[in-house]
Amino acid sequence: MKTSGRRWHRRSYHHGNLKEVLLEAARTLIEQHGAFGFSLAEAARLAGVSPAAPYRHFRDRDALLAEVARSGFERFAARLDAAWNNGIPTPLSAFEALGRAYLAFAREEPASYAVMFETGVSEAQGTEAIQAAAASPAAEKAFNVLQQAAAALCRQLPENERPPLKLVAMHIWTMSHGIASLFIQEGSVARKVPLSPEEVLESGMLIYLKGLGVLPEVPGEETASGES
Amino acid sequence: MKTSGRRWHRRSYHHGNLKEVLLEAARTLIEQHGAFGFSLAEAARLAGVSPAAPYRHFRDRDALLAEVARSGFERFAARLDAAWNNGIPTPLSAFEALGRAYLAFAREEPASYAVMFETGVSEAQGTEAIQAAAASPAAEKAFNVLQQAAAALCRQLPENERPPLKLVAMHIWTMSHGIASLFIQEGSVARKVPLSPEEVLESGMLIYLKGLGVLPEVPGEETASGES
DNA sequence: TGTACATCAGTGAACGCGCGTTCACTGATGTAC
DNA sequence: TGTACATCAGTGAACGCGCGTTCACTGATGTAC
Repeated sequence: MKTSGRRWHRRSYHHGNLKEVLLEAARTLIEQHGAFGFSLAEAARLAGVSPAAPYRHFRDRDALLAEVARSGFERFAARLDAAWNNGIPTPLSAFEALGRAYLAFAREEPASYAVMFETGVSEAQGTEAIQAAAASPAAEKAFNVLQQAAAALCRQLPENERPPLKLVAMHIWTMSHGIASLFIQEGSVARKVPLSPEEVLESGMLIYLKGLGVLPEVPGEETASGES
Repeated sequence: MKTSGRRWHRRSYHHGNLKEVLLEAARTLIEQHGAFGFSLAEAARLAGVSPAAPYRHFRDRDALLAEVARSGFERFAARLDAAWNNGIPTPLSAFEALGRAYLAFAREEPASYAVMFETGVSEAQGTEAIQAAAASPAAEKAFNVLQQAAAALCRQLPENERPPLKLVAMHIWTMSHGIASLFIQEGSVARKVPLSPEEVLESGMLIYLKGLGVLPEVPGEETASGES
């Protein structure tokens, strides 16, 4: 079983795509042992190579972690972008899809999400490389999608009522991140409130948008137009 | 200097209050090296005792970390409770104070906050003790303050328009936590948006409350009633 | 007030462990002729 | 098509290190008489 799994030398060289396999191993370990209970040696073991092998692909432990963050931001940005889809068909429906995509990423890649956003505490904790990843173009792109969405929503407002774009984008990000961060670690919070993260986010966003003055249709339209 | 600092044998015994000193040392180290770059040996060194000394006060490393979380929740709850002050003088002003207290705690005790809420990733990461702390009475009490505040705000709504209390409490918590979590680690986010966490939280909450239907006064009252 | 004893906080030396990283190496792959 | 060589991914043994934890101990404090 184990050996057959290692038999598919997918690519050209010895192991194949060790780099990707190591990143995947790191994510798995981080899910199990937390973002900093991760060890390079264990990742190598999980990938079925010697403890020295990772050094062919990453300068050191920190570089691997940084790549987990960087590549995570890339998939994150791509996913948010696809969900937003330029606000098609409508800004509102696209916005909902965006929120769901945000939570889906955090749920499906909790290890990536944790390394990307919960680096521990402050900056100067030796993981400068990760901090660099958080300032990478990919991270920028992800935030830009949120900002685009905020812009599209604000465009529905008369010009003199529009709050600063960045502020609205931050509100959106803040709420999404708060829910992702609190709910993804299944423990305490999920036990307190019998609601899915998606329900909390969507209801919160509806209230927020109503407060913003977006949301032309009256909430409760669905009950007004019939049950199914 | 160092020695004079160690001279004030505050209490009765040998060292004095080693337990508290160790917790403080742990918080300091966590601020510097991240929530899991913390080591029991280093904490002992910082407290000026032998590496075996901590075992007189904590079963093991994990127990110390759990106590950082537990005592953190206690101060957190006390602080939120004091700020909310039973909704006096008005629910709205008390609510603002509550939000500021939330952010103040995260800013002043980033290590505690990180251990309390950013335990890494999922539950089963060996830190069951910390997870237990998150379910402690103190943690419960903190959440209850938020729920009280949510209740007081909702009471201003006609009964048939009130969303579920727990949902509103979650929205509030979610936004506060999102901002605390994103802003407290000074790096990436603070650079993107030139706003203080307090400004983001307060503006976000105002929009949310407006959407809820609370907020009788029109926003912008301050500009209407003069400048100073 | 004084002595004998129990308690208990902190010592310091020691342990085994897994980690990050290095090194000279090996053997497969790709390339030039 | 075949040979010679450079490249490069992975090996395996070794290193020094700091950690968590244990142990028998010491010496100060509190308590009973």
